[in-house]
Amino acid sequence: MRDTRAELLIQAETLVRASGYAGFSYADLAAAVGIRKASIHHHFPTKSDLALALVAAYGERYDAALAEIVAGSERAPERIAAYGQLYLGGVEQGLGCLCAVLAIEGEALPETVRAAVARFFEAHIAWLAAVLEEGQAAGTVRADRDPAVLARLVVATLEGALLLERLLGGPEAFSGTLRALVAGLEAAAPDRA
Amino acid sequence: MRDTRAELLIQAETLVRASGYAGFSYADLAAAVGIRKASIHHHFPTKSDLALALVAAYGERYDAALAEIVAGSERAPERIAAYGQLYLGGVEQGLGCLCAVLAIEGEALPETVRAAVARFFEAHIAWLAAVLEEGQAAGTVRADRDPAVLARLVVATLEGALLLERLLGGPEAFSGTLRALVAGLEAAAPDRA
DNA sequence: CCTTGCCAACCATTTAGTAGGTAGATTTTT
DNA sequence: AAAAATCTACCTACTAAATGGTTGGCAAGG
Repeated sequence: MRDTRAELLIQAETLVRASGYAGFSYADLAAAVGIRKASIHHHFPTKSDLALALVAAYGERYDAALAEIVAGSERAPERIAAYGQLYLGGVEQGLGCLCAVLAIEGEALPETVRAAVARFFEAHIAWLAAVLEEGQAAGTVRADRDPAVLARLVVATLEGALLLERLLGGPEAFSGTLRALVAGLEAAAPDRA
Repeated sequence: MRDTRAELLIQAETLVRASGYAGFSYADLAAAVGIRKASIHHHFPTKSDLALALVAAYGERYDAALAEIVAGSERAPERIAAYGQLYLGGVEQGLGCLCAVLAIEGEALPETVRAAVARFFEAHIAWLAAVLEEGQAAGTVRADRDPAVLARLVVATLEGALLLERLLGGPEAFSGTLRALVAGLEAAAPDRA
């Protein structure tokens, strides 16, 4: 029933993550899905409707992944590492983070979309801050920094690493950055080479 | 003499950094500079010519800034902090890094532009790796990590923080991330709250 | 029978880019 | 030094293609 709509979301997400919001057109999307341009408007009247639905779906997928991480690991550093792994797929497929792509288009974006993107990042920061705070209490995360600051550092590093290594170094370089990031967060990091 | 051309570069850079490469048009640029659309083609025949010139000018400005940092500070952590400060202007003005904006548009970009952007990042990574290696030798930077990996971590974190805090937390949040980043690079970080 | 999903055909606007020309400076030739 | 040729920077006016979006209709299915 919702088959076409779902397919539209999938293909549109790929297009946006590959070329940006302004960089893809309804014509491109129609071609990708094998449907006529006018039919897209039936499902998503305007382009910002589509963008909004895209961010919502993306956010939900991440929410599910975060819940799985909490269920699947105990120690905070492990959880952060698992969180970082979520970005890896993008590097492998040569696709940016949907919300990073949208965020960077800033000015040109409908206000509602910008707000949704902001909420996406805020949710991640809040989740990470909670994980890190727990880790500090358990003694697995260095306790000399505000967990909220560390949470922002984590999101920034991973978003930046995706941006960078998608273009430059590929999955291996990304994984190297992720390892260094997690190592820097752990309590009592070894100091000798 | 080169006044118009320079003005075109300035305004075009602002437009791209605010809205992306696909997100601005020659019409926008013409309006910003106060010239007719056709006259832009006189200076930059195609849009990718313009993009290429943009990246070149941006890269040169950064090169100059990097040289100044080397001249103006001795210790590696200070140099990294000064490097991070270069990104701050973008957060304050609500503009992304030119090369991050271009990098994210990936697929949709002319190949020549993509290559120039890649070179931009590679140059920064190389510069940072050299600074960090020197710092390790001098004992100011933690020596348990490959300087090349740390260099990538630095660029990723700063690009990501610019992306994020331009949208979310503003200059203060960016500075917080920068402080945490530099602190994590320093040798013998204090472990107690 | 009327909603859902899709379509062809259309629309106004915008896109990057072109054609051709003009006014003023600079250079080259006489 | 005067005249001729060339160059620079800009213009108006245009084009073909693409943009997001609309209209009205048609077929299938509850």
